Amino acid sequence: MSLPENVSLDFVRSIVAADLKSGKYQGRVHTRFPPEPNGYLHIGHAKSICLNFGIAAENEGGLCNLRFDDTNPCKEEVEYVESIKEDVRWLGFDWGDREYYASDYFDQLYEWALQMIRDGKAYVCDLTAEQTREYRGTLTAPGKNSPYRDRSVEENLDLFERMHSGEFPDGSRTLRAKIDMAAPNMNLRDPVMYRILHASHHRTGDKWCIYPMYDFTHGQSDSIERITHSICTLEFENHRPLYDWYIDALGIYHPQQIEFARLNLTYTVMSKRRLLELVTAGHVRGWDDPRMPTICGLRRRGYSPEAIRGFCERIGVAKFNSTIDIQLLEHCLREDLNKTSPRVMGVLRPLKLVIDNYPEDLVEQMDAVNNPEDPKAGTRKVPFSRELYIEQDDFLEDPPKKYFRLGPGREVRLRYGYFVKCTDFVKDEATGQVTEVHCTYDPETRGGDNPPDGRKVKGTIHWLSAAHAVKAEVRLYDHLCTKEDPSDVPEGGHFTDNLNPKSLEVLTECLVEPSLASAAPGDRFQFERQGYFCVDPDSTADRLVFNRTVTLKDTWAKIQKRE
RNA sequence: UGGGGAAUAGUGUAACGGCAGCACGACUGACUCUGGAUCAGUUAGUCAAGGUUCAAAUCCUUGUUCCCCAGCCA
Repeated sequence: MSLPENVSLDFVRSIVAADLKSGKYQGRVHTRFPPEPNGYLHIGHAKSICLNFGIAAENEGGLCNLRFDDTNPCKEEVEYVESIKEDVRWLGFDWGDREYYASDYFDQLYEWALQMIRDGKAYVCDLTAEQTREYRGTLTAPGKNSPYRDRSVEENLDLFERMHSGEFPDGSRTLRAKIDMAAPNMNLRDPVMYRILHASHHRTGDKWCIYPMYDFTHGQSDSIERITHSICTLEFENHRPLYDWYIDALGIYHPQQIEFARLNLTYTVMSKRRLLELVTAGHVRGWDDPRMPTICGLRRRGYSPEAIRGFCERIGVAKFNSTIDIQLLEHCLREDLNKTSPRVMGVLRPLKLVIDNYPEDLVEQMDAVNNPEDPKAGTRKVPFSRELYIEQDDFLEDPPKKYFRLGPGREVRLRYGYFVKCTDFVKDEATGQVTEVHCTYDPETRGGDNPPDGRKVKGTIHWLSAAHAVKAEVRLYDHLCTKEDPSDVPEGGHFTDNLNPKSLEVLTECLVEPSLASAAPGDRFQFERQGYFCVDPDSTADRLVFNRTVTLKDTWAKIQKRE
């Protein structure tokens, strides 16, 4: 894969291209995607994955590692490691045999800590967490030196070794870098390098009771892996001087860190903290709830990897802290699904339609096109008979002028069926609900063709043969939140106040074509005129469950909204 | 009030001293056996004020607004 010459590159790719040209890394391009295994991946991570793996793939010989930044045993679990691997793979990326863990480097990191102590660049500090905070100063006031800052190398070596051997309780001591307590960059005010944590690690077990901080791990991990471009999000910009300091202090290979803005989307939340809260508080049914912006949620919802990748390409990469309109994501989704999804008919809210002049026991097999965007997809047969179901929305007792569907005396085309003209309808006087529509058909319009008399109809509606349709449950989803920015709450409010109570609607009396009886979880379809649907893993042998991935663009709904 | 970043149509994103372009959205219209898709068109922008220059989104000065940093989280 390579990039065309004259297209404009985002600022990260421009830097990579410039480095390639200047020979800064001898023509190497080596990136990495470095998740912490403490949660599920979401679409924001997809942006980073596409960037890192994308840049590697676009450059001859380019590589991208998958590295788990697992320096905090209290929060990390194998379950997350597995889900992350599955999601990255599903998105279409391959890290070959380069699956690394920061925990693989714990021995090396320990050696480096020792080296820094010997060089007088690190010391063991006995301050409590609270004292450490007090000594750090504030954004505007410098901090004070720790009283333990000037311990001898021997004492530091001894204490650190004893921290390592488990002699001290959690939180009693830390190893700190000796930098500058008056530094305007808070990260440089003698940052903690190691803390005592008597906790089992998901990979190293009980081997360690001291764990390196992320800041003392990340830059060196990149260095060990000979990463050329260490791409991360904006909040780590302030940490770059510290990574540089460690790498210079250690005199090791120096990757180049480049920061870009993380992804924000309207009508949803993206932080791990909030997503976790949605799951634990039961606002959604799990990490893979189709309303979640997690990769597994989007997958279950029916998103394709292609759609997500296309989206990530379009949003670009920059340093401006932006929020992307979720409609762009939906556009990319429809763009892909339109090309790839087989068409099928499904009736969400059934209304019986009886064709009074159609033979009682006749069943015709009508030809239907599987995908007008893809001639190779072929055709299928759909059974047609006297009693059908149509969509409740497709009949109006007293239709307005611009309504093209069925109403008393009106004629429409039944897709791939016949022209039918409404002659009568039955209404439940108690509820006011129309329960049955009667019509006659024109035998000269078989297959839905225009009749020889040149008569035309404005509307075409979908239908299902009552005797042949298969029952299904359909779950309709809407935006997770009611506000573009869910954190926009009055004083004392919480983002959950903006959760959309109608984000899920379950319809249990839906009907689909008999051809769908054998559909398997994950299969995607377009229900004509309605949207894209995907078979949910909750489906069983006798009960199909569909998720509505996204609706089709709906001009009529727009007209109605305007009134 | 310290330090680090960032500001271009409604939303994103290009233009790297030389015609402010593209995408999404919105709005028209054409076409259509999906009110889908497709096609054509319209809409709308350089944070502000000065300065340099034949020429400034771009360079300089001053200001404004927004984001990040005071975890023994990442």
